[in-house]
Amino acid sequence: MIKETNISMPVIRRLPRYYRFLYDLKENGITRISSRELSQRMGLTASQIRQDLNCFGGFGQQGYGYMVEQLYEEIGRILGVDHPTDAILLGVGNLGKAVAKHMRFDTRGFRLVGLFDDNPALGEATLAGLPILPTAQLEAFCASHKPQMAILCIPKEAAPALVQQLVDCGIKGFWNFSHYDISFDHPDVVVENVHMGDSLMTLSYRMNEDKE
Amino acid sequence: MIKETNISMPVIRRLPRYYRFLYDLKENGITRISSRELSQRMGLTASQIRQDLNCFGGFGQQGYGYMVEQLYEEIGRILGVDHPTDAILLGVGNLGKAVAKHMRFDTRGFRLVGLFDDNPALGEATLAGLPILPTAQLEAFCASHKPQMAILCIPKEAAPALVQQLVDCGIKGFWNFSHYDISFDHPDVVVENVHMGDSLMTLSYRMNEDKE
DNA sequence: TAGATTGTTAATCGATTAACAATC
DNA sequence: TAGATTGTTAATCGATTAACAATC
Repeated sequence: MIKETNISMPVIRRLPRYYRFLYDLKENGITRISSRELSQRMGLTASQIRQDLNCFGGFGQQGYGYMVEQLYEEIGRILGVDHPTDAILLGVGNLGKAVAKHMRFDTRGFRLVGLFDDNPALGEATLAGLPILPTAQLEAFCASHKPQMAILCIPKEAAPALVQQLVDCGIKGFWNFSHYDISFDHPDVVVENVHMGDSLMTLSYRMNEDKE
Repeated sequence: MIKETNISMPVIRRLPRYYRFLYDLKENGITRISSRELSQRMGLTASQIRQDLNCFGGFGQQGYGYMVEQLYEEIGRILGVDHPTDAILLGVGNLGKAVAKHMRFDTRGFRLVGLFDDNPALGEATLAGLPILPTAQLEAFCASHKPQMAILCIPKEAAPALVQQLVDCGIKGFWNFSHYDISFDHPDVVVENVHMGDSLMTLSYRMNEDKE
């Protein structure tokens, strides 16, 4: 519905945070908010908030501010929450299990429709209401269910070959927790590399910054 | 050992990625590399790599390039890998379990020394070689072991109070997986908010970008 | 030495902040 | 209407890229 396609990554990365803060405001019964008030709560400048929102449209009202509920809905729409994409998860180890069980996909624009692992922990045949299938069935599953997104909770070594296979099966987006950097040049394949280890190391750096 | 304290976040966030790529080069028996060659592998510009590295010192050699092993060691030192910080983990659910078991803390500047959870899954008294303690013992544990970093794998609601308690116990850094934004103004408390949900939503945005 | 590639300064680009006219 | 706050343009700031002299 919105045609803007030149939105910069810094703006995109701030959207989910706006979404969270607006949800909290809504939950606390706050119905309207100014960019100034929101900026104080979020630790941003009011200017930045207005700039960010105006990338997508004029959601506010001069002299008044923004309607919390309406802005929340708008950002949800911008993020595609109302437009869920089917996703499969590969690698049902501890991390895969945590993601499958606790990530609220439905509130974030996705629907988890399949789980794959060749060696699931003994006695675990299903998870989050879904059967855990062997990767031998991956191709057939993709052919019939046509999921568009794949979550990789697999070891680094398995990643490159699997990514190629998944792209061939029609996967258009990767949420990648494997220690491997997906850098796929295909124009309509989107990758979000998570790299928890990198995050941990930046914390290490910053905790040691002054000392040395 | 390096006194630089005005390194910008973009640079800091690239360091672990350099570290990973250098590790792989090392593993593949490559002993020297030019900024140009590395830039092609990483999808950066050679200029940026040289700028980044020169924030910390002249690790290269004109006309020759960089010694892989030496540069790897240097970046490890910069990131504090050789200078481990004791860490405790709170919340041993699926995510906490995944982090405790699979995050290689020793290679990333930390040492996991304590686990806390008031309701661990039945029959699980230890994990990663550590006992799971009730939070009632948190204060005593911190007093005797003096951990400096805390990993939060707890529900959003529990976070604010726990953060305050932990800061009072001497915690100087947080690796926060809870759905709550820690924004602590204390000058010597460092926070790394992970927010996997935000990451997922940016993927949703980008997968829907062209369609709408 | 000649060739290559760094370290570093200067130029460009993009993102954030400030300012203010439009308007509710 | 007057006061407030947006939408938007202009100014500033910071990060990336380009260029090149230094030097191995």
